[in-house]
Amino acid sequence: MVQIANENKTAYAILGLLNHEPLSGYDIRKRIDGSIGLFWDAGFGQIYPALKKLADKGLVEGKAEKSGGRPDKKIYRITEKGRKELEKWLVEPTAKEHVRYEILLKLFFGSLVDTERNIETIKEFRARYTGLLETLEGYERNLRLVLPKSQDHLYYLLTVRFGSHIYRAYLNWADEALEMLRNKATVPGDN
Amino acid sequence: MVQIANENKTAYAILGLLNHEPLSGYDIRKRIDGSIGLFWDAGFGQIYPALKKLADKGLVEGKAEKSGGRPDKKIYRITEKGRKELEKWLVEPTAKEHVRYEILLKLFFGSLVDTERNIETIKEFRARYTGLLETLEGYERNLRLVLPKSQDHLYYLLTVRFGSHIYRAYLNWADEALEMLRNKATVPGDN
DNA sequence: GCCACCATGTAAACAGTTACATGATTAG
DNA sequence: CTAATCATGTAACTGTTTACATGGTGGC
Repeated sequence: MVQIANENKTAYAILGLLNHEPLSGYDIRKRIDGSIGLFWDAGFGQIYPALKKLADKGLVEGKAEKSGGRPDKKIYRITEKGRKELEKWLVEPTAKEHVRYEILLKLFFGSLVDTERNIETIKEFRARYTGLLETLEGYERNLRLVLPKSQDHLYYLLTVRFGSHIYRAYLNWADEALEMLRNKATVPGDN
Repeated sequence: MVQIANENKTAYAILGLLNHEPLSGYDIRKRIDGSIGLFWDAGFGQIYPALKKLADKGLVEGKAEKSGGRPDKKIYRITEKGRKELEKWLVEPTAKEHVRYEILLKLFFGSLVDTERNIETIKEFRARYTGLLETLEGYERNLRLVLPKSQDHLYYLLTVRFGSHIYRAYLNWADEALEMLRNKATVPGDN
């Protein structure tokens, strides 16, 4: 056996962002927040060590940049070797989806708590995604405005549309679930 | 500061399953596969150590059971203390959803590869969830049959309905995405 | 004066996956 | 005879989160 390849997907996410433009670790966090964070989040505790490793492997290069007043930035740019590595990963087979919904875990055991409590839990979920969907739709409107001028954003739009579909499904499920629980609550002789 | 509570959610998942019926580690894996695995998966490497820890804390009790021929089973049952702990967790605030979609990560950087390759990736995704949705709908039909007799399964149904909504959203997104990429591919002067 | 934001990083703890070890039974 | 399933567990590794450490700038 040669080596069980170090398949750090978050490192590829960073590599992909750097392929578009040079960024500091701090900038990367902000970019993630406004784009891939929807389906692939990462904190500073992952980003800084990942950048260091990528630099060690020669996939990115970091340059310290003095900026009067503000703390110095370390701007990273992708290397030719990094681009090759990124392209190699992009055509490799894709891992299955990983999801973790604590709300469903609690709801699955919902018979142990008050129906009212479960209804509240779903209402909160519903409220949160109502707001998130609005934010997403703002992104989408902006993207559609620039799309005819540059098709660069087509793949970004694809992922935003994914979010839109999913969030709507969340809201539809929540409405349905609330109705099911309310009907249950009104059945006489029921706890 | 007293102690940053050990909030192992997977342990609560196990506790919840044991609250319904005594199970061995192996049985737990199977139960997860057919119920909460949809939104909270766990392998043997998590289950066995978790059971040990739960037993150390007195939240579950394990009893070895001889079974002629087959390997001995260790059946765990929840204790009163465990039930209390489970109920405590159920009313605590719920953590946000965690998702990881490698397919979207790759698609986000999709301009770096052939449009055809991206179309293939989405088609595979689509095919997988077409099958998974059918399986889920089988579960749902069975659940609806027993529901009028016992409302026990209402919360199970709630989580299955969640899966149904989400998987349908996946398929709708996939169809839309495929159309977007095919339209793009036919635009002249486009790569 | 205080809080938010800019900016980088390390260390410890926790969570999760994969591989290994062992071995019997049953269905094809 | 071979593969799948039954059954439990450990060890090593990878990935992620959270806390800590440090310190300047700008707005209210």
